[in-house]
Amino acid sequence: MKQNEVFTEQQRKTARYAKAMGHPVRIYVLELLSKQSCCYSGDLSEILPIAKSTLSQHLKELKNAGLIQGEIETPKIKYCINQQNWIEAQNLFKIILKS
Amino acid sequence: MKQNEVFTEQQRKTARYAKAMGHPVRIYVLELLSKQSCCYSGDLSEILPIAKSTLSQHLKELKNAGLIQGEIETPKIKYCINQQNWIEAQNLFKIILKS
DNA sequence: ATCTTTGTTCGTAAATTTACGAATTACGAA
DNA sequence: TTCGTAATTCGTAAATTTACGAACAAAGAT
Repeated sequence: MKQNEVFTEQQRKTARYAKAMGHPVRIYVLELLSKQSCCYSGDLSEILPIAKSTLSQHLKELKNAGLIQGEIETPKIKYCINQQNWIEAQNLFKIILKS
Repeated sequence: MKQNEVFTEQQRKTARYAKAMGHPVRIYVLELLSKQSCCYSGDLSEILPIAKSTLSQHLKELKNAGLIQGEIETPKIKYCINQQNWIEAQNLFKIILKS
């Protein structure tokens, strides 16, 4: 599929963000992080009924999509929203969902 | 995973809509349908470089997620946005993306 | 130097997604 | 009835996602 010739960069980005948001665990994390500034993986691990490794995978996905970022704060890792991309996602979704 | 006890209905719905939007083809369709009122599968088939059957699958997913609906207009099928759910998706995304 | 805490990576299995072409359905037209 | 059009469903293959526990890595504490 020759995506490049058919889909705009905007459409591909929107799909990418949407995909990253396409799981309850990841929505939960994003919602939490958008309310409070930051959190630790351990905090989430206590709340969410999934294995630590699974949570790590979800966080990795959010990181890869650019929606969150992790900062080492030994011995923990502090996760925050990636503000720049979060705003981009906001705008992209506004465009799609406007009408 | 005991989802029911941890995730709100809102979070699960948001994830469901996001997942449905998590592919460029489906974003393309949604964008088109939110601009113009409706379209036919055939129209999309001419534009998008994917097999008809694949397109059908994507449309089915959007239908299952409740974001679009199909209306028979023999011999074609007219697809439109499902306004009610589209608005719900708008609101859910606003909530998530607000901060 | 060893232990403990925190989180990631590895290995793996099951389920889902994406994609295609072929076969099928539905239905009006010839 | 047979043909043509429009779109879906079927069968299948390859890739990705989700999930788990075990093993591993990093770094401060004992």
